[in-house]
Amino acid sequence: MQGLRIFCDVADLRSFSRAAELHGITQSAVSQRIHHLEERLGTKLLDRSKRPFVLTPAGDLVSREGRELVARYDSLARSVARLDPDRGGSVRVHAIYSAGIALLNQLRTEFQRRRPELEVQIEYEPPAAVAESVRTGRCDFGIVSYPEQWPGLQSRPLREEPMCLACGAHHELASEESVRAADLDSRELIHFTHELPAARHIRSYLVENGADAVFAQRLDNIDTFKSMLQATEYAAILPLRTFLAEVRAGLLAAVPLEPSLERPMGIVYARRRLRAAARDFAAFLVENAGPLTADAERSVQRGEAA
Amino acid sequence: MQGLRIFCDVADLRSFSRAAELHGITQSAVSQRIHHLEERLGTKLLDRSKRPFVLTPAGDLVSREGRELVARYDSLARSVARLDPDRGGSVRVHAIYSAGIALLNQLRTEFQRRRPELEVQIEYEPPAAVAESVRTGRCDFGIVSYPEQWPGLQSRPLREEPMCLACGAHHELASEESVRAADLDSRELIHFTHELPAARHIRSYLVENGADAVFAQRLDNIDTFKSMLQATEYAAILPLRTFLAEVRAGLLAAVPLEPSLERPMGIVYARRRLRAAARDFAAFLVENAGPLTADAERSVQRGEAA
DNA sequence: CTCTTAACATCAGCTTCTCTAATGCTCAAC
DNA sequence: GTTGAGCATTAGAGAAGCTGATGTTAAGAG
Repeated sequence: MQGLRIFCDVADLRSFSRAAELHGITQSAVSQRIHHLEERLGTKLLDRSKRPFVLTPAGDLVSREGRELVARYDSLARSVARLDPDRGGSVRVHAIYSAGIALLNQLRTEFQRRRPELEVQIEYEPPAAVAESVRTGRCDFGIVSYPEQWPGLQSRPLREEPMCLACGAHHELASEESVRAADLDSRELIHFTHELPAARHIRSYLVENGADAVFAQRLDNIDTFKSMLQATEYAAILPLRTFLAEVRAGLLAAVPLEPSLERPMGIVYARRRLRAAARDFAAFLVENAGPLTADAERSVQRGEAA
Repeated sequence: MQGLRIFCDVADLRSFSRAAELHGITQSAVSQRIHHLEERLGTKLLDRSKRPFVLTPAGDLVSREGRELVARYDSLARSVARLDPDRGGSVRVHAIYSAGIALLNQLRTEFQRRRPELEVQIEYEPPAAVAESVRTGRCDFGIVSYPEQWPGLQSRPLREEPMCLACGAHHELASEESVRAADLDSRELIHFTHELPAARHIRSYLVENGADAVFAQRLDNIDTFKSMLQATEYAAILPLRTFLAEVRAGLLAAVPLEPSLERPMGIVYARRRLRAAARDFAAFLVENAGPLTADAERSVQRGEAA
């Protein structure tokens, strides 16, 4: 079945390597699987004497029928998962708002490509609510920043999310190569509300680097941050990924901080054992979330991102 | 996919062990596969707290939908095999007539259970024609008796087919416990036509054991043998399995020979390499045809057969 | 209630399959 | 002819699956 799935993707993408990447395996593995499928069916499915390869009649048939088979299998599996949502075929994750843009949107899609039979539900909440949901079992695990701070919960690091100064495109710092923390002294910033962990950490960062910034506003929603930054001369310290789209669209500017500041993202879960699907999704996240170091992130900013 | 197939059979048969037997694997393997499927789907498919187990709602869904999925997969595979019958997804076997009843009918069914995606075609011919078909490549391999006798062909033994004296139910030997070869001296027998290998071997057996039997008729078709045995007082030496049904129906009698006589059955194939499907079917036959020794065969005769 | 039995679960060891990493091969474009 | 992108091939490591032996349990007999 997995062989069929991979073959269909190869046929769609007209490429072994791209299908391999899609499934998170090597080109070699894909080549071998196709070969194996051909062996089992007793017929060549691809004509490799052309570049790029073309489907043989058999390959065409298998690709068309196979796609439907795979779809039905996945739909069956998801039906089963929905039949009994408390068991293990579905994953419920609660995450802080900013994890959606920064992490989960793409990773979820990628994971569903590989395990389409699983039902993945993601819900966004403020950090404290995420922790509470994890504690009470309303979800399998949570995704938060500064994961180690929640007493009574286990945690695993996911990656370091780089923080940048965010400001309107015409802000006076907008075109700087970078900005030193000390330069933010007495500058008006928008800040996170007190109850958000990020507030405390950014605050410490500024204080340690000798800046006594003025917090003109306290907000708890990143989208509100972004609107306000566009409309005012305030700046803010935000995870780069959460406003990368606005930077590309020319609405906001991102200025690297000196010294650099990262926000650790992580998974938090209760002591009880994770169910199979949840364990797999968590493992996938840990595997594929990073390791975006500051260096790698710079290339993201320049638009070389995946 | 194979996991789904096995689960459906388990659900059908309401038994792990019987499903295991059907697939030629152990009960342990089936148990593990079901467990694995449940793990992947995240839900128990069977409620084992009842004996015999009952399907959970999820199990019921999977069993119904799964059966259809598996059927469609197999049908796809066979379509592919038919698209390109010269490649490797189908097997063509030519066999002597008597192999059908004695061997192939049940083994073919059993093999198709395990490899439903393969197209298996069996054709019956006289021995010389089988050898010729193998030589010219009209089939993948042949099934004959006395396999080593065909020059230019490779052979592998399948099993020893026990021969018995066959006679009408009211024949004067019909109720004997056994009959010594010497007792057949000057008795009227129906015999195989000269060109059939069996003719020569039975002839040698009789001569070596001091019997100079009279061959009242020479026939080349076992069904004609059987009709004639029912209608006359002739006897014949035939493979037990070929007339076991008539014995059970009380139409014919089977009398063990003393000393016992076996007819070796085997596979013959040309020197060229077998295609994948053909290789698999041949291996399956070799694996599952025997080893019916004379002892085991006696229990067949008593009706303890599988 | 205890014993027995049939049937599934579990475990350890082994085999087979599948993946990766490194390298080779080949079509097609220049 | 040369080059390069993309698939094939190989060996070796790791995972998955199978077997055979043994453990466990529901159902029924006594």
